[in-house]
Amino acid sequence: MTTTDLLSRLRGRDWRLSAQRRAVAEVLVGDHVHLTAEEVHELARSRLPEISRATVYNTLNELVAMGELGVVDVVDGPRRYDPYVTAHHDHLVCDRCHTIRDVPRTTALPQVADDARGGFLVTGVEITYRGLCPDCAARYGR
Amino acid sequence: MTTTDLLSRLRGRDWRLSAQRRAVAEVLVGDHVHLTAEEVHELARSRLPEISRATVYNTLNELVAMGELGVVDVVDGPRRYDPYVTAHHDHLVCDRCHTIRDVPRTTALPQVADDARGGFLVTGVEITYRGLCPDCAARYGR
DNA sequence: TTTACTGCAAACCGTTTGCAGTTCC
DNA sequence: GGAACTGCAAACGGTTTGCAGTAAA
Repeated sequence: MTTTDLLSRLRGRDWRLSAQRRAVAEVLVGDHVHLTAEEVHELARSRLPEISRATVYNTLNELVAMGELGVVDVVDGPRRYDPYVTAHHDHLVCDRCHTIRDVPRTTALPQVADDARGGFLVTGVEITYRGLCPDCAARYGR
Repeated sequence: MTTTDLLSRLRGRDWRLSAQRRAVAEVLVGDHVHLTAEEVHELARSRLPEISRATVYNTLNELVAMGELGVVDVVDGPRRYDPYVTAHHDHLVCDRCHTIRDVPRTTALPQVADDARGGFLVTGVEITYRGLCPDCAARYGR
């Protein structure tokens, strides 16, 4: 996702583009991934010192509602945001240090058994792989 | 999971078995699934009126740490607990009303691509299917 | 008898909200 | 000019914690 991509998509949605919202959007396009709201706030403040926490939360919530930003709720602690919504990918989570790594989806798409679906309309699948990151595996795993 | 199963497993771990812990364990074995801590507290109170919220939280956290209870963090709002840890199953989540339904895992086990694993030790996989439950699909879906 | 567990209440943390003032279009 | 956005600060909801008292082994 590039800034241009995101900002032009947002303009196309007639979203009022303020300095604050631009700052948040710009933070999201770096190589930062899986930031917390607090981290987004801090980074946005380095561009626009007076931006408030409430505005950051408002903006993040709007981006999520628009489908321009994903939420990752796989670990304890504050919610994390995933700007990489354009390509399908899954998450690899370290159960010890809570690191999250994106992985491309190459596996066959899992399916719900017909007889278990029971009228549910399935529109998406999330896959979370759990385990230990290299560092934690070296220290504690086998 | 039957009461006997759970309680005997807990006794085997030399876990001090108090009336409060027994009440929580008994709540978890009903046909209730995906309860919140608050719901567990309420149900436990009908068995043991003086049980406190703190004790419920303590007990739930201990059971999770022991691996006797799962956490389901797929929706907003309070954390939900999943007592059905003995059999592998996945979750079907309604994005509108946040209903969660268990589904048996019949699909082929997803795999992380070798070249994306990068030293990560993968010990488990969670699959969350998202969509609309029958009621919400009838009302809002197509 | 000793150690671990319980209840209470206050603290905590991440997030949301009400409102007066400001800014974008 | 008017609707929409912002900042502040207080409120909120879920969860955790400190501590004095109680109960299991």
